[in-house]
Amino acid sequence: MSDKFFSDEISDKYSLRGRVFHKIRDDILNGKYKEHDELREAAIGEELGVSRTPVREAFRQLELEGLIHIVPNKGAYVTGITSKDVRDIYMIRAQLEGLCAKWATEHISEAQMQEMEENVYLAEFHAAKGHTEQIASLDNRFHEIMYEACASKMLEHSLKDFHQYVYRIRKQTLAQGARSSASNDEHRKIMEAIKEKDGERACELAKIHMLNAYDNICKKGLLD
Amino acid sequence: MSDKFFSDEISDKYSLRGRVFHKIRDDILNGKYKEHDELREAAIGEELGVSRTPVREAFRQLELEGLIHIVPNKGAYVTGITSKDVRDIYMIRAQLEGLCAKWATEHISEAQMQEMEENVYLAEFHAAKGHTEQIASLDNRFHEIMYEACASKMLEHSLKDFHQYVYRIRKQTLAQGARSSASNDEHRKIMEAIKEKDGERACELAKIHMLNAYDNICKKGLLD
DNA sequence: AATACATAGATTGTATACAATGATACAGAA
DNA sequence: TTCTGTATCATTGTATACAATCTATGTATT
Repeated sequence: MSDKFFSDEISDKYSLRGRVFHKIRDDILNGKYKEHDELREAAIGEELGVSRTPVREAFRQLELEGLIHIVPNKGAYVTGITSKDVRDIYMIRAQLEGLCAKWATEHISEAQMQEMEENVYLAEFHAAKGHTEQIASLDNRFHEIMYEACASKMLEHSLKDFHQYVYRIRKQTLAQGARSSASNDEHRKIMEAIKEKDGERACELAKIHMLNAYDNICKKGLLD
Repeated sequence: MSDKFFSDEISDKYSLRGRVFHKIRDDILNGKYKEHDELREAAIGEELGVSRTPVREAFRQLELEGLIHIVPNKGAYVTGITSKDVRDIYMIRAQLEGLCAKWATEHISEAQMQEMEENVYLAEFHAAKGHTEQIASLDNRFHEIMYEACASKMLEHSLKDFHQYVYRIRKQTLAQGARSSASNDEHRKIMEAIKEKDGERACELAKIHMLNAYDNICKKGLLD
């Protein structure tokens, strides 16, 4: 079975092109390549020990993911995310995470429910200790569990795209620490609503969670 | 200005790779290549008079768009859209088109508003005459105008993706004719709400419009 | 000095050649 | 017969070669 619809889920992470693709993506998300940087095929190919061909193919995919944009016959440039983009993404996510939470309520498996509970529990522990690294990782994972639990390849794919898109920003936010406990409280409430099979409440809570997250980013002045 | 974020808007429709990409995409959307068909690089390259290189690059993009999926070392296959996918897409679109209508209310330009009014007016004319071809085209365009009017590259990109994704189905639906006048009435109401700057109402109406469109597809038994 | 043009270098775009992988068919053994 | 291994072929994956395009520099002309 396992209809593999989307490339980043085909997990060809071990083919050459796949590795190149993921490497460049990580380098962009982690800030090695910054906004408006120009990426040269030959240079990157040399760095990774491959020819231009797989690099070019990776570029095409990165472009569709919105991480770079290519000007024909000229070059590939790291895409800038404006503060308006971030705002738009959070508003879009507010809608979609709501839908996702609702569907997750209907389709979540035992194992997923359990992982979600563990996640919330563990996050509280690390929040108390101030372990920012683990908090960030658990926060990410919480949302991914929900994406997977909604049992919709289409929605999962969209949300993962947006989620990743604001990765850079989110990393900074969570490093700030202050919000992490508030955020985790919201996770807990969403989790409980899902567990009690109250789809409408889960939907509402997930929406609010996104709006709060965005407010937090604005307050911290993390956008330009 | 004109930050060109997404490849399909870079309109490199005139480069070789761009032409190949759009050609294959159209062939899939118009049904020349059907679900589960295998696409061979060499064959398509020969058909279009180009080498495998641009074909391969086009494949990578089509994969991320979700129109084909690639099994490493094996081949490229036209993606199947299940009836559940269609349902999911319409539910997602219901959320996003609502948001879009709301934002369009805030940002629509004079020219866009005028084109939208013309669109509704013309569609009524063609609906009366039973011109299915023009109706389909105007229906498409109505939504695109709204996507452009919302002034959000992120949302526009997402919605265009989904919109295109159900193109095959929509074509059949509209060919049925019956719903076209009901659908256009809904367009008119959305248009009026936008014109009167009533964002909330536009949002609500756009959502309902999607749900009705989906109901219609189900009733007609167009899904498997 | 300022502008237009020409030329050289760098970079991307495309085609081709070769390597690696997977599918198929057939032969032989259990 | 059925299973297994091998050889062959078709197809994809990657590297390289060549063509086209853009950028920059320098020169000539006004």
